[in-house]
Amino acid sequence: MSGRKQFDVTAALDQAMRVFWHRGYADASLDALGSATGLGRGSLYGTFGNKDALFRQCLDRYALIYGAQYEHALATHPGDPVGAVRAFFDVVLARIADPSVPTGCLIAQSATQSPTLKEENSAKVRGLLDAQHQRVREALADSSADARVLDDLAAFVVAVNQSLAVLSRAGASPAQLRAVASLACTTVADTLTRATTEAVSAREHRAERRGPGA
Amino acid sequence: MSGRKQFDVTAALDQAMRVFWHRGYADASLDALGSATGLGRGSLYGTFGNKDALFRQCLDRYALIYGAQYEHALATHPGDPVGAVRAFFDVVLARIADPSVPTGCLIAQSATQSPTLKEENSAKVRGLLDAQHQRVREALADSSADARVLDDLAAFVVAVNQSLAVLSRAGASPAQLRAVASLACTTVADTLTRATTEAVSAREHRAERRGPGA
DNA sequence: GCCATCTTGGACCGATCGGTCAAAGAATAT
DNA sequence: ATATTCTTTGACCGATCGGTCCAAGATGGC
Repeated sequence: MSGRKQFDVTAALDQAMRVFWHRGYADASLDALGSATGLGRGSLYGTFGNKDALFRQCLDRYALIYGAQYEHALATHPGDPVGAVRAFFDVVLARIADPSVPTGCLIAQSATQSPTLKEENSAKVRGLLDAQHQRVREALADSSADARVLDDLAAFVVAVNQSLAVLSRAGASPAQLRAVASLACTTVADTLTRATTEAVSAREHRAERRGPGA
Repeated sequence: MSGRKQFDVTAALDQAMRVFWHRGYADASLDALGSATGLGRGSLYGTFGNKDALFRQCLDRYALIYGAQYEHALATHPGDPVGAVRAFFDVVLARIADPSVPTGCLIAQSATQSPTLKEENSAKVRGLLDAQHQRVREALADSSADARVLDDLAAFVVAVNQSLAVLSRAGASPAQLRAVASLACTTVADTLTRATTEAVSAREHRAERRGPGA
């Protein structure tokens, strides 16, 4: 009984996203997706396509929502990479503590199952992780450290973020997760200051060899 | 046609373990487990019980094999916590680079799916993560830092270990994983020296207040 | 008012899921 | 030699999987 759509597409997408998020791709049955969204198979297929297409759209929506949150957190501390990273971790810690949403992270969930996903889907997961890396990398961009060091640091931050998702799924306490994130922040701070002083001393070393006052 | 078992039980368990490891609990069908082990359903059920019981025995076997490797790596650097942690990460990096075994980590895989597992199984996953934490914690035990700091550091090392598993599943390069592990090692080193000097200065401070030569 | 278009819910499909069972054969005990 | 116990194979079970299809109903264009 219809003619025009009877439901909010993005709201349905949000619900489907949570199902994939909570159960993983394999365990997310069409029945579960249907009852979570309140939609029958006809509406589901007519709107989103098949299960894979729906999954991909859920990944996109997830990246849209939480990517924006990450981006905002990183941007609120211009010129302060450590503060930016701390705010970054605060986003994921807050989400994990939020009972209205599944624990963990849809990207981590999907990355873990990546080898069993269709290539198209695992490629998208890879792309989202790359985007995450890029985000963090840019927040570290104005540091005076080597590009290599900043790349590694960004990868490290992304990795710890994933680890928080995994451990929270296993029931780790918020205090434990906070401790892990906090240590990761000190890693960023120490590595950055170390790389900076090294760069400075190297500059000074070159200046000395060229002679003072140049 | 039999009377006595026609196969090596632990060899079959190894194969089943790899199936759970590669596909995850939900995606590991009895057909896949059967063809991987070369066993029919009768042998599978007669030897291991149902899918859950087999899964639990695979978790145990995984913990036995790689727990021993972790333990050995940590033990080869007595009195050198940082070296121990570096050896610890070398174990997981070597395993990830080993093509004869699935990428990632069965514990990380299972932890991610923990909320959808039967309580008995997710409890075992939690226990194995605790055991891992305990292992690392003991390798850090003889440091002069606060127990709280060492607890947090151990949790941090376990977390980074999990993150390596997740990222490797998503296709991260060995170089990237090595960089992440390396940064985590510096965190352990820095945190340990910082905590030690702090403890020393606090001791000295107390000594000063009591007066010199006490 | 009528027709074309679209949406919806549910019946239905073959395939696969985890699990059970019985027939048949091989080893052991007596 | 016979009986008992055990293992293995493969057929089989009901349930559920992802996916398709269609009748019924609602909408918008004309």
